Amino acid sequence: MKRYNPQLVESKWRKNWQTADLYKGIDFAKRPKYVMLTEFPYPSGEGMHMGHIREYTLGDIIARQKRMEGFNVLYPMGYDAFGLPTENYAIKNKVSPEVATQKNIANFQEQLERLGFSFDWSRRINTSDPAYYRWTQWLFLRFFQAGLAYQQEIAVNWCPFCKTGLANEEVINGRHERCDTLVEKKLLKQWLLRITDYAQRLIDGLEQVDYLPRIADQQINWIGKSKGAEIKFKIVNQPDQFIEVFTTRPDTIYGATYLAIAPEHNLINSLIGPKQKSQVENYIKQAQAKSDIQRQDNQSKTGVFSGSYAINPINNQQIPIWIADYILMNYGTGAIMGVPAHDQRDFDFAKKYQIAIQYVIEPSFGQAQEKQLEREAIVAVVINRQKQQVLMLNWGARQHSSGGQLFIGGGVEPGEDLQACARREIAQECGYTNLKIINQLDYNVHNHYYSNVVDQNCYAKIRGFLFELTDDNKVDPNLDSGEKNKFSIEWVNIQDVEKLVSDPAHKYIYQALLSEQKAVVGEGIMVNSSKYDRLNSSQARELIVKDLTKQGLAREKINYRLRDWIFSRQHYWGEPIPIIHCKKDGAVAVPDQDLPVELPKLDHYQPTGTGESPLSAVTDWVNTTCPKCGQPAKRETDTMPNWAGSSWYYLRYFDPNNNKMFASRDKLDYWGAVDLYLGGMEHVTLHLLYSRFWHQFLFDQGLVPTPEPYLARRGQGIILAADGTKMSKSKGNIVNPLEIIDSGYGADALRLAITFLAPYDQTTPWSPESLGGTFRFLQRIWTMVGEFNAADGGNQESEELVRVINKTVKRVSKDLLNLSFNTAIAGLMDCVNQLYLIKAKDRYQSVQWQWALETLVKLIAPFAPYIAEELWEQLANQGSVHLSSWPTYQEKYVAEEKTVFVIQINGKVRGQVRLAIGSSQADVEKEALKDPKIASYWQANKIVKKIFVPDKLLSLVIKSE
RNA sequence: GCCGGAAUGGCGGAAUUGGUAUACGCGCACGACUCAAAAUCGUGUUCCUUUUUGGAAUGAGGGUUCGAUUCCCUCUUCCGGCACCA
Repeated sequence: MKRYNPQLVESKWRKNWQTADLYKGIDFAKRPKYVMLTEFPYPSGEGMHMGHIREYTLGDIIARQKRMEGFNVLYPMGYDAFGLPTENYAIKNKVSPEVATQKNIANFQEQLERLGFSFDWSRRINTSDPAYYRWTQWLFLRFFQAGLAYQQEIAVNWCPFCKTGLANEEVINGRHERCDTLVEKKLLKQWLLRITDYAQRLIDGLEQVDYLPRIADQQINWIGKSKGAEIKFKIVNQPDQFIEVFTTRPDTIYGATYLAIAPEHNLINSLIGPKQKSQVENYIKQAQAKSDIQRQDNQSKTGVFSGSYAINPINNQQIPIWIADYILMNYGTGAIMGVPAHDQRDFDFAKKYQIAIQYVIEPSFGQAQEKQLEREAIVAVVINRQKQQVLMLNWGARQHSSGGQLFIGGGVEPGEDLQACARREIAQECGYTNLKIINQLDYNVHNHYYSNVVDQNCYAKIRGFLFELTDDNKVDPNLDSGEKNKFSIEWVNIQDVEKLVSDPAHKYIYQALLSEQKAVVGEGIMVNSSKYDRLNSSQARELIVKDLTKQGLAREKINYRLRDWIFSRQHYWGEPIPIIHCKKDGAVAVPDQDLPVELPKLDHYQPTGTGESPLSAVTDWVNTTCPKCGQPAKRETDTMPNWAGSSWYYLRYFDPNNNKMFASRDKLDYWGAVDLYLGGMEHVTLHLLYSRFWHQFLFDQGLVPTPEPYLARRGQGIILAADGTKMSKSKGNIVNPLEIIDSGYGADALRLAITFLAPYDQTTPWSPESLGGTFRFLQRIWTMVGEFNAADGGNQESEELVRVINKTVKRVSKDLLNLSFNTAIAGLMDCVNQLYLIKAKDRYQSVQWQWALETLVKLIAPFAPYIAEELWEQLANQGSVHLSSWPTYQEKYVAEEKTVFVIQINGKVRGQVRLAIGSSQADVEKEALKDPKIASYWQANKIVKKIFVPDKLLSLVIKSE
């Protein structure tokens, strides 16, 4: 018997699979379809990394198993070849991007083939191929003709390193996600796609598909829907002018003490007062020079008074209009009503510029009762700075809303000053008199509770005070009879206070007093709001919008954080945008029959950095004639972003060589939507969102048959380096998959190791040692099949063998259905371990061995395709194991006859008995009593309760005295 | 700050609707084979105590239950995403 040598096995079958057409002779028409999609790679010079291998291995396992189950599986692969890294590489190495791409693709191709992925290479696509991008351009023109592609001069995110504009999604923490360069703002005329028109659809569509919840959540989050209202504020002395603000909290409108607008706001010039002119113009200049990151430095909000006033429509109050760069022009209306009392940002701004703070909502706790004692009250927190302790009253065990640990509290006497009241209560309850006021709240906290002292339901409007104890001097406490002996005074360490305080209102007051005074941002009770007083803020919110809408001063509005997709790039290596600019006819679509607009061959494709693409220098390409009027005209010189070709690539796989349409309707109808899409989490708000948008639009145009492109989407986790950090070139901890294969482990062991490591969707460190484990596992199977061939075989019957195999078939099938790949492999390992035990006993003399080993080989085929094919041949089978059918199991061989009943005493396992499935409680009890230990519990104690779970356990509750 | 996810042996990780926690693999220890090593095969391996027995343990604390890794509440830490979004 030869040793398992992956090199020999894998090269042999790689050759055979290339020459043999594996799928010839299959009647696909009779099979149900299954589209297994993994993200196609960007063919960088680096070649494949572990993440690619994980993704494509998982897809391959599913594709192969589904094929064996009788599906017509489409498992395609291609190259997403346009993009900046190739262009940068080409410039650096003085080759054309086209040549660089060809070279990189050849490298990738070889690597993919080494790993034994069952891609249908006849459908290979390349997004930079004119035969492909012809259709990317064609699809773009559909957007253009539907009015969803438009040009606008906007301040775009500009990457000074890549010298191109970027989409919002490509900016991470103010940096370009590809090169990590700080992004600047630049005013450019850009093409945009109206993805915002699909914001709601993109949210709603998620309900029809099966995405990993965190993928759907991330998309919803990114789209960022918020409900609110737009409210008009008139401008003083300009009767026809008004500023519209967007707010999600119209209920706080009585607290609006100023209005703020973005420096880019279009009404700004009409607002500047003569005195403020130079100051305001200076500020605007400064603000525009700032990058986004500088503006987001919220340590210091800045602004300037415009010189004008607005009128609050709810109460006709005049409020100042400020210009502030914390207001973003591209969200809402670029203007807000400033409510410092109830918005932390406005609060910070108002503090800095001494703008009035008006509380109109007060926090409220507990439920109002029918008969409740209503009163004004104080809560006093007394702190001992030296000892870091806080004074608390312990009212005994907390029951319902009474008792527990509280601060000092008490009712306000008629006409009494609030702070005086707090001092009086402290003296009365604890005796302390030497106190320094440190902080006090400017609003009430409403509390509904039950009072021990007066023995009834109370509703208190509480004002909070924070005192510092200056010395320990005390007077005698002076308690009334209701309070005497009901509480004890305790000094509590400051770090324990929040844990101990039992009443939510007291806790709120404590936190508000100790933190820097903050805005009240939650819901609460309306105050200082005229007729809306005493209402719930959420109710008032709706009423106020309704009332203002009636007067034509407001309307309900839903805003999305999502911005339109900036679709222009100022680079060479991308799809030319197929538009011709004509002086007379404006932007005109290149006629469909003239597509593709091919990229001209260039000698220099360096980005210009001027905001124009290098194509603009190719005058004989740029100069053309208008398709409408025939007059001289110029071509659009911007190219499409990297994400264009991948927005529809899955559709091209259905019909890759069609030169009449992007895909024929027949093929689209047959394949429909992708059944399972596996990809990286990093593309959830980029590629995944973009392609869903394209697909939804194509569906609306009647060009595709399904409303959503992907029926299910999962994301695989990242493989970290063995030290738990991200693999990166700079750290030098990258694991090269090809080196692993060549070091003697082979592709099969690598595929198994990466799959067995952890659940597929979990980020997990790579462990080189696990490779030894999976290699040994394959070797054990190899040995077993080899020895079996050497043996003569026999005619014993082994039910054990039949059972082990049947159970494994069931387990592996079920795990694969749940994408639980790692446990499926554990099941296969378990199976091999058990076969070794059986083998040791019967020395291959059982008649079922041939069948058992064949079945095992089928089960490992999706995971380790090379060795499976080799062993399939060694077991004297015709054809490919990958065309054999997935094994099935019989329930009668999976079901056990006997099972273990666990005997529990008071919830603890004290014994177990092995009895037939379906045994009665009486049988189990009888058997259990044979165990002297159990019997001793039985006799010596009184049995309170017996719980019997069929086929599982008998649990006894006994009284132990 | 907001939205997700996670926490189990020395390590990666298992555990149906709540029902024997630690499957499978790695590592480690011991043994067999060998002149020896590698490879392979076998045995053991949560911790504490112990002769058996027994006790404790799934990030921390509480709750529901005969019984909780699993359900509920509070908290801690880590990871991912978003973030001046009004």
